[in-house]
Amino acid sequence: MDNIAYSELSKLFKILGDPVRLQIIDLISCKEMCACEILEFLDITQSTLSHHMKILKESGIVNSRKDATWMRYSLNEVKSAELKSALEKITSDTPDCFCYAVKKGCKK
Amino acid sequence: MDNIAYSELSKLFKILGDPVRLQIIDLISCKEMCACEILEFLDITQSTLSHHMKILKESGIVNSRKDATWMRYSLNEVKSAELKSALEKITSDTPDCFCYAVKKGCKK
DNA sequence: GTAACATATTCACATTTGTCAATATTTATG
DNA sequence: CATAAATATTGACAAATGTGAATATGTTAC
Repeated sequence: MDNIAYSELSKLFKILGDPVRLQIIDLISCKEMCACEILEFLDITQSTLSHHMKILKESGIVNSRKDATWMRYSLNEVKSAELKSALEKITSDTPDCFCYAVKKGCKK
Repeated sequence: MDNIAYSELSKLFKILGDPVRLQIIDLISCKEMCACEILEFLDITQSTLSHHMKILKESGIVNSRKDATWMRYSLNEVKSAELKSALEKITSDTPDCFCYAVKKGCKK
């Protein structure tokens, strides 16, 4: 496997590597929420939330749409499925290959 | 949900948030490998690899055993399964709850 | 015991990250 | 237009992170 795939995937995991962002994903996986609504569940300032939402949005894991003064956020189900699929591939020894490395006895 | 769970889980994702560690996991998911064997696939120094292996080991995602001069590494299947399960819970709106937050219309 | 090999540790450093205060921008409402 | 509300941006900073060079430790083979 070329390292580009690892690099791309690691960026997504890095984004999940923060407790605040993890909670945000957990929250919006249930229903679309606006920033001020999300903020009520968190112990951070508005600017910090805005910063996290930008990161989540840019990674593609979160959808956003503007609705008057509100920004409505929801989980991107496609990206989320891709992520889970990639994690499955990387942690299992299956012919459904993620790793290109030629290793003796490896079914990948 | 108390924030301890998010914190714990985010630490695991942070560990996957590095392309080198991701490739290491990919490699050892096929078979147990020693450090020098892993090193052949990577473009990093031995001390950097040792540093990454320590992180992976301490997180619990990787098993290690000493065999003479070699350290043999393999994927911890239990921890790996736990991680995938947690990701599934956090990204889906199911009664199999990860999030304690009370949200109207949320099945969690 | 000495040489060779595998791995770990220490040190240093540049880069990235998460946070908040302050301020700006955008939009609806009176 | 003036005010209020929701969100975004800028600037600053401490903390964490990934890396390699140099060195140390542990183990096998001769």
